Formats: sequence, structure tokens, C-alpha cells
Amino acid sequence: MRKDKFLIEMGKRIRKKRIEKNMSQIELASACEFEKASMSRIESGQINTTVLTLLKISNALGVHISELFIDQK
Amino acid sequence: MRKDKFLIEMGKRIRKKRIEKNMSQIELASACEFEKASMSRIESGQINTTVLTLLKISNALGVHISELFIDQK
DNA sequence: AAGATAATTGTGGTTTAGGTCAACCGATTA
DNA sequence: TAATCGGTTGACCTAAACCACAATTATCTT
Repeated sequence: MRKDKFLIEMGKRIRKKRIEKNMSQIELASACEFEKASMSRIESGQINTTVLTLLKISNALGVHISELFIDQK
Repeated sequence: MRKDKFLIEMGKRIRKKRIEKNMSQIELASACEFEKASMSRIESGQINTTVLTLLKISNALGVHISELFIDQK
């Protein structure tokens, strides 16, 4: 399992935005059309996600993909 | 081989920034510590790159990773 | 045209993301 | 206590990212 600081920080940002939208991991994952298990691993920085997966997530969250790389709103 | 529009556009942005810095693919690739072949495929949108690879590229280009997702400067 | 440099493409091997299912762990609620 | 809900983790498989090397194809420069 990976444990890169950058991935962890990105996971935190995703989680933060998800909470802001009042979504559960289950809801977000299904909006992205994958399993809650994957969502959990992404949010905890265990996975070096690909661009298209991030794109799905940003779409489901209603934010621009670049926001996933920038702290705060 | 993938041919996603989003990946193609991102590749174009990377290429544009590389040219702006007067770097060849060879130079950029070696700064990222991978092969020029990979650089070529990324710039032409053939690969669904991972976050950490994009991070290497943005570091080598001296830009913030979020800029790789935003048109123009 | 010849030569050099830059970029693309093919192939093959290794690693890992993505996907799925099941089991498990709080915390909350009935 | 038992049941539910959100989240985490383990195990497994498949597809694809990553990496490297070589060969080919532009694109220049003289």
C-alpha cells in the first residue's frame, strides 16, 4: 500500500468537499460508478489515482478537477 | 490505445508549457526520470496518467499541478 | 542530399490501479 | 442487545500504467 504525502493531502481535500456536499462515500462512489471500497482508499491516500478517475470524482462533486489540487476553496 | 478528449487536451497543455520553457521531450522526460517514449505518449493523450506522474511533470516544468488542468496561463 | 536532433511507435516485462465481494469496525439508533 | 449505516480492510482478478529498449519517422540544419 502506498503512503505518499501528496496523495494523502489530495484524499483529504476530496473528503472535505464530499462532506461539504453532504454525501457519503457510498453516494459519491456510486455517482462515480465504482465501489465504496475504492472511494475509501482514494480518500485515505492509498491509491495513486489516474486522471480519468479524478475527473469522475470532480464531476460527481460538481467542482473543477483543478480544485482537487488546491487547498481551501 | 486510449483516445479520450480530456487526455488529449491535457497533453496539449503539457506540450505547450514544455515548449514555452524551451525544453525537448528528452529533457523533460529525463527531468522526470522516465523515458522520452512515455513523454510522447502522455503529450499525445495516449495514456491515462496517474497523479504522481503528473506531479513529476509539473515539478519539472516549474508549474503547479493544477495548471495542467487549466487552459492558458 | 546527408546528418543530426526530436518525436513517434512497437514490443515486452513488471507493477499497480480499478473493480468486486466479503468481512470487519465504530457509532448511532431502536 | 441487536440492527443499521458509514467507513475500512483483505483478497483476488484483469486491464492498463509504467518503464525500457529499439526501430522508425518527422523536422531541422548545413
